[in-house]
Amino acid sequence: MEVALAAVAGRWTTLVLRELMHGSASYGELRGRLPEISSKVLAERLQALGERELVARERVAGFPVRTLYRLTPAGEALRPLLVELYRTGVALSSAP
Amino acid sequence: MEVALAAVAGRWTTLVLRELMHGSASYGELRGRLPEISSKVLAERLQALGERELVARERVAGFPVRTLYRLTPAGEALRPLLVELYRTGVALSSAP
DNA sequence: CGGTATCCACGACGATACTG
DNA sequence: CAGTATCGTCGTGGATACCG
Repeated sequence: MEVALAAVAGRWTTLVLRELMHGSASYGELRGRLPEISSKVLAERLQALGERELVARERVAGFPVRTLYRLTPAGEALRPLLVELYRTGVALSSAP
Repeated sequence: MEVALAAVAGRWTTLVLRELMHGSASYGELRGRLPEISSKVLAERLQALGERELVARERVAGFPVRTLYRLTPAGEALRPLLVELYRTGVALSSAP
């Protein structure tokens, strides 16, 4: 449980993962969809997710240069957990 | 998602909940089963879970006095999430 | 565009000691 | 037994500025 919790813990982590569940996205796209996250924290999250091999990076040449982030198969394995987090969050919010 | 994450976040929280999933337990029993947690942190966790109404307290008169903690229905609603956390943790640990 | 580098503030955790 | 009180440390997140 600690392993899974560590994978999704930290502010913004679940939201970043949620965006990537929709498909690959660039750094700038992620910033656009999560306007409140600072560049530092977004970079930290992407790096942490990269080190755990939950997210992969792909540099796209051209001008301007873009960097696409997408989920790895291990990252996809988190989908049911995120769904359950959402489901449980709704249940807790509506019950009280 | 943030709501559900907040409910289970924090060191020891999932382990405390896991113990209570087995059934009600007293403060001392919890300390016995989680020897590394400090009295302060255990008290904090139980108080936080109590405030969210995920756990209920019951004082049992007699000598010595005992205090039983048990999950509320809202706390029981977390069970599938803990199961999913465990399942995902195993998946992440065995994949790499 | 896609990041790093610094610095600061805050809260969580933990050890220890004490109480009703 | 079941906590509360106090204190120190450290990690995290955020603001700001800067770079290839």
